[in-house]
Amino acid sequence: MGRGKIEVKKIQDKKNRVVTFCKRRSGLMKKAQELSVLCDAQVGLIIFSQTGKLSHFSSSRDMGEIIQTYYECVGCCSESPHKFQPPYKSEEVARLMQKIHVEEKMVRTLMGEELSSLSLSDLDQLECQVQLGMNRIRMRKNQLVEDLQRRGNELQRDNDALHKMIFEGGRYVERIVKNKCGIPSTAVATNPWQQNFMQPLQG
Amino acid sequence: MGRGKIEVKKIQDKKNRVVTFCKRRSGLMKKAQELSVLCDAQVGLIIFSQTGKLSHFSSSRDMGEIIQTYYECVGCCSESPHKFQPPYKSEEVARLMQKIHVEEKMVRTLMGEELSSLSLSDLDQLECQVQLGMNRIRMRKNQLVEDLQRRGNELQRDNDALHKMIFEGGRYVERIVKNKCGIPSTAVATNPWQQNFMQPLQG
DNA sequence: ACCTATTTATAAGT
DNA sequence: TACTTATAAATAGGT
Repeated sequence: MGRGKIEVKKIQDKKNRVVTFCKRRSGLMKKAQELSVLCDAQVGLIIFSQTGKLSHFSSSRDMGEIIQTYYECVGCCSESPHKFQPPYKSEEVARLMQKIHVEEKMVRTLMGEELSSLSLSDLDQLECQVQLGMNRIRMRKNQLVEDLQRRGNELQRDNDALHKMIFEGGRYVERIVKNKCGIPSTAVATNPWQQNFMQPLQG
Repeated sequence: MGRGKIEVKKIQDKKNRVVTFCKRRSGLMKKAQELSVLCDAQVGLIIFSQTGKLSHFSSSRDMGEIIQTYYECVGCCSESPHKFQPPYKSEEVARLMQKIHVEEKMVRTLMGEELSSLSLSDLDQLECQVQLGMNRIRMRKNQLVEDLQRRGNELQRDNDALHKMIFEGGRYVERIVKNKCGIPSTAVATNPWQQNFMQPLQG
């Protein structure tokens, strides 16, 4: 519904995603409220934005009531209606383990350790993906190397300046010692120790 | 949205109310799902019909996760007069989720999506690993391509043999027809149809 | 369940 | 962020 049709998949452009989230969230809330009023239904709606911001709607005075009823319905508490267990705990564990297997397989696939089930076009796609990752890694490396070089140059400049200062400071002391007559009147102005140092580098 | 506009208030006609409930419920579920996908949001939706029938949708595998997060956000005791405790994740679940996070991070690292915490030597090592994976992927691709070529060659040979057999079979029939004297005594021995075919290829 | 005129939601643009 | 508008989507009433 809009100027164009869109596919139902994650919106890549972040700004657009946020705008769409705001619009659709309010649309969803409105429809939830309408459903509860029109049809006298109990509706609970919880929404977390990608940044974790909570929005919620509940038709009854309090969401807890709906959640409580929900848990009563989905099971597990026929024995003790007032003491809820985490629902489907073993199923949840099974699901998590399943997800772990999927992720582990993904890692093995990316490392080229488990390719036997892939078709030629799967492999092409995988190669592209890995190549993309490789490019990113190399870009990051180059960036770090450049940073190191820049830092090295800065340190070198600093060092040179320090050496020069030490040298000139030595000559200044020599002059004082040689004159054996205390600090000459011009010394304060020409004291190289009073030159501004480059500040020490951070990090 | 419909043939006529309706007020947002309880629909009095029961049949109409039920029909509208069904339609709008499915619309609401669809939009909840779309929001979660399009905007990468966590959405939990609980609906009870007037007769108490439950329908629910959650973007994560488990509504409990969303409810838990909800309670973490709103504070469970302030809103729930019945001292409802949200389901606590067991240590095992927490451990599994931790492992999932580790695996997911590994995948992102291999894809070059999360490199900021890596040192130069980490990156070197990662690059080697990815290069190794890439080599394996390319070897596997080459292998598949070679297999395809070999199979193509075999099929071609087979085809040639079959063409030849069909041609010779035709000439054999021609001879029989031309002689108009039944099957010559030598025909049995020279019947090309009795030659051994190459067996059909597997797969 | 299906149909479709109409309302509503909203994508893209400002 | 709010407004506009063309268009897609939802759906009210009917079959």
